[in-house]
Amino acid sequence: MLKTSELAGRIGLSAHTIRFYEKHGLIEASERSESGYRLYSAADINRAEFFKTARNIGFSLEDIAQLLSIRLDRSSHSCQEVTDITRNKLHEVNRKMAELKAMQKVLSRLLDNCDGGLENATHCSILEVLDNGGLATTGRVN
Amino acid sequence: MLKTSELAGRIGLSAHTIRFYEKHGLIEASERSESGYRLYSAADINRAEFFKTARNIGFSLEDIAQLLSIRLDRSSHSCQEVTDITRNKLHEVNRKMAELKAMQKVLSRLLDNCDGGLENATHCSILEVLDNGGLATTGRVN
DNA sequence: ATTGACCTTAGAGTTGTCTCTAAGCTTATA
DNA sequence: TATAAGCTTAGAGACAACTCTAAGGTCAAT
Repeated sequence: MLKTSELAGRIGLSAHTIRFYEKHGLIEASERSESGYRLYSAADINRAEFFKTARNIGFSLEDIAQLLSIRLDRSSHSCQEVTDITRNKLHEVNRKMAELKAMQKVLSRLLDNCDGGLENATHCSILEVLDNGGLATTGRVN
Repeated sequence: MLKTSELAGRIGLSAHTIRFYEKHGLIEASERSESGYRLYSAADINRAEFFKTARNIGFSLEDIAQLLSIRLDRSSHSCQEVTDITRNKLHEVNRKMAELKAMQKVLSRLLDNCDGGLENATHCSILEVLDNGGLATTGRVN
């Protein structure tokens, strides 16, 4: 049986954060000491580690809540439910990647066209682009 | 001279949002009508459009605030200040991209190894990976 | 017995970017 | 003139995922 900050140390979170996750149903202490301290059993620790792994991968707390409830009773959930959550997450990641790639492209283009010297910004090409509504050369930004 | 929602329509934001940006110093109405309505001059509109372009590229409101203040008095700022902001943004984007790429990799790997069928999740390989602390095959997640 | 580290709770604050509400004034149209 | 649409303000609420605070109880060591 671990206490809160022992569990915290073990899985690399602060005690505060553990309690925060508990409030959201993600981590649980199945027992309390007489004085009310949380006590984490081996099963609780496994659950917390499952949580941690999922969080490291990048699942949202809501996703993890679902995964945890499936894990709690695997036989009454389908494998598909798990892949759906995973696939949705992947789509979200892909969407964000596309956004970031577009930003990356524009930003590097802006930097390419600008010397960035110490002279004053009267003729700064980046400001000019921004003033003119975006990059004109190879298609507009947005 | 445009009124708030005219400007809003012109640059594709709601009137609410225009006022929100004003509160943060990003968009300005240099005049008011007798009854207190905001009136946007050509210069205000240019500023708002500059703002919009920068926002579309992905700059944060704080970045844009800096860019706007440089734009306001180009001659007392260096071109380098502008490239610094841009370069920092690019680095941030690159960092996020790397994170997302890692997530993408893990998520697709999880999906590859799981059939996602309608049978129950007792032997779901994704849950197993999560229970075992991550993908073991080609190096751990995180 | 005292110190200091740890535990408890409810709840507020943070960050960034909006989004909306309430309560009231103005303007344009029918 | 009545009505609707649009404007004003200050301030609250939303979202995710923490992060911290206050005010106090507990435990181990000295």
